[in-house]
Amino acid sequence: MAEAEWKTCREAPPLNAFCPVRTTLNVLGGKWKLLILSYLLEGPRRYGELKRLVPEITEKMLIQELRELELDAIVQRTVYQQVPPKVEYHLTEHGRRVQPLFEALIGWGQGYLQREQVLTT
Amino acid sequence: MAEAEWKTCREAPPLNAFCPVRTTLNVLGGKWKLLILSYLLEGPRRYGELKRLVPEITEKMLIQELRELELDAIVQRTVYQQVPPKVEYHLTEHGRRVQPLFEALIGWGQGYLQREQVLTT
DNA sequence: CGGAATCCGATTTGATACTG
DNA sequence: CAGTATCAAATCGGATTCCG
Repeated sequence: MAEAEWKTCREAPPLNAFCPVRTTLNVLGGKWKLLILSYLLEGPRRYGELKRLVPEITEKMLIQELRELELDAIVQRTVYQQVPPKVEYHLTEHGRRVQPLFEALIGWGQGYLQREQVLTT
Repeated sequence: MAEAEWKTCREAPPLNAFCPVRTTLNVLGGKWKLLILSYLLEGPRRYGELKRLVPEITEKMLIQELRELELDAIVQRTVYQQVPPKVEYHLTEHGRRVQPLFEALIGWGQGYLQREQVLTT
């Protein structure tokens, strides 16, 4: 597919194999993935740290989302062979590239929150 | 809560009422919401148009997600009293403000797709 | 045309207990 | 500490039927 095509591809499936919007949503759209990534952007985190930082998510979902992010080459898992065990998750290059997306996301949330303040006051 | 606090709030619940990341994910994080919004950003769409543009989603989920976006003041529903009926969905001001978020989202997807090309070639 | 209502099976998510 | 295993609950999808 030529570059000009997938750059603007908005077709419905199955013609959307290279639609950037659907691609991003497929990779980052998991229920907890962006929230997990928001913490990994601040630096590498251990499994227990993430569990504490995102208490809404269960252990099962946390490990499941981390595994999927690993398969999609967004995060990398590092095991330190020691007792007690230590495992760290850190972003790959593609993971770090979500930074601008997050800045836009945070900007939108701030604007929305300010409206909420006005409405509920 | 002072502005400086919620701007950077990364606390775990229940201290995160004003976390911009969690706010955005709560409002826009529905399974199909961002995909629906990506089409509404191009202009108002009728119910049937959205159904055709996003064939992955069932009628039930489409109407459900649209209702939630309406409750969160992201989209507005306009009924034209005529036969046959015509209903249009268009973005509110807060809905239109997701544009920068989408540009970042599309940019990330393009970068990720290029890597995929390299890997699968 | 643009929905609403219902039933039902499949998938996803969650709670709890347990392990190397 | 960093997960697994198991079972229950919630959500989602698909089909069908009906309505203004």
